[in-house]
Amino acid sequence: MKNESVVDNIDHRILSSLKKNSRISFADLGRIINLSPSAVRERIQKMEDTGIIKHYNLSLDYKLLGYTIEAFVLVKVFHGNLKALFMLINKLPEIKEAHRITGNQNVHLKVVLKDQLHLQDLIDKLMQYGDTTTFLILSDITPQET
Amino acid sequence: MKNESVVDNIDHRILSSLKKNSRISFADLGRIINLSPSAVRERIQKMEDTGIIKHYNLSLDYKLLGYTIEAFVLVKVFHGNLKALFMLINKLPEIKEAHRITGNQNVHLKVVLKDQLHLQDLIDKLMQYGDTTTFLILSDITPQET
DNA sequence: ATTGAAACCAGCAGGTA
DNA sequence: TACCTGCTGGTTTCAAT
Repeated sequence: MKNESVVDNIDHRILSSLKKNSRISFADLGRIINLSPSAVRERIQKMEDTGIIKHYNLSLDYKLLGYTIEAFVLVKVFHGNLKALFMLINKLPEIKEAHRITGNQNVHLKVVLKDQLHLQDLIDKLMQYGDTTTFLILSDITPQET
Repeated sequence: MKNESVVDNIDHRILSSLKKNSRISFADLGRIINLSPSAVRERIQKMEDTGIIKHYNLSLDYKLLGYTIEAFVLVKVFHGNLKALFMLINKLPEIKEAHRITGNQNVHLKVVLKDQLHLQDLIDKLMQYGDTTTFLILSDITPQET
């Protein structure tokens, strides 16, 4: 019997496996959690339909792809410039993540860049819409099991 | 002929498709980029082996899973407390991402929390190792095609 | 990079409790 | 509703080219 929560223990175990490797087959997943492939498939389908699972994505080593700089950029947007900044954000492929946040700054960006000149170009563009604060990323210390 | 870069145009198209849906089959990928499934598989295998592809992961809607707060937390670590903080970070499942950064603060965290009390507990723990600054996430405005 | 063959899996229908 | 089995066509994998 399933409890009344949106996801039960079995769903959590499915999500945990998919976090480790989102390309795992339904059959392998079923072997791990002791369920038939069909049952696994149905549970995953449901989580996709309800929106719990948003996306199956990929993490890349940007250093190996020739991008030497990764950074967080905070923007304290000038009054009335938020919409224009959103439009800029949508045009810049170097911006990998963007969030509206509370606090003295309004927008938080994660960016991936070829070199310092590329960073300078980006900051020049962002400066038109607000004051920027840049933190270069030195290393990723994210725990493995999240 | 392949150029001298670590990845050529075909690899880029493969990565682009995998970013959209990392569960796509080699066969479907082959149909998209006009290559046999085996060739696709070998290219992906190579990118996994070289480390360009780090991980196949999953993005979840944490709101639907009962986590009402997402936030960035910056920590200005007290002198000599960095290692101890790293150990704490590894023990806290609410920390989804962690990076060392340049600037006045030394560590950047992305966290997912049940409620305000949960946030308070986390800040209390982090405070032992440094001064914290918290930005609540209001909304995700990440562009679709990154 | 491709082909071909064996093993394997996804997807679906039909069935159980 | 949640799960299962069994079937069919498609997919993965590997060796040979």
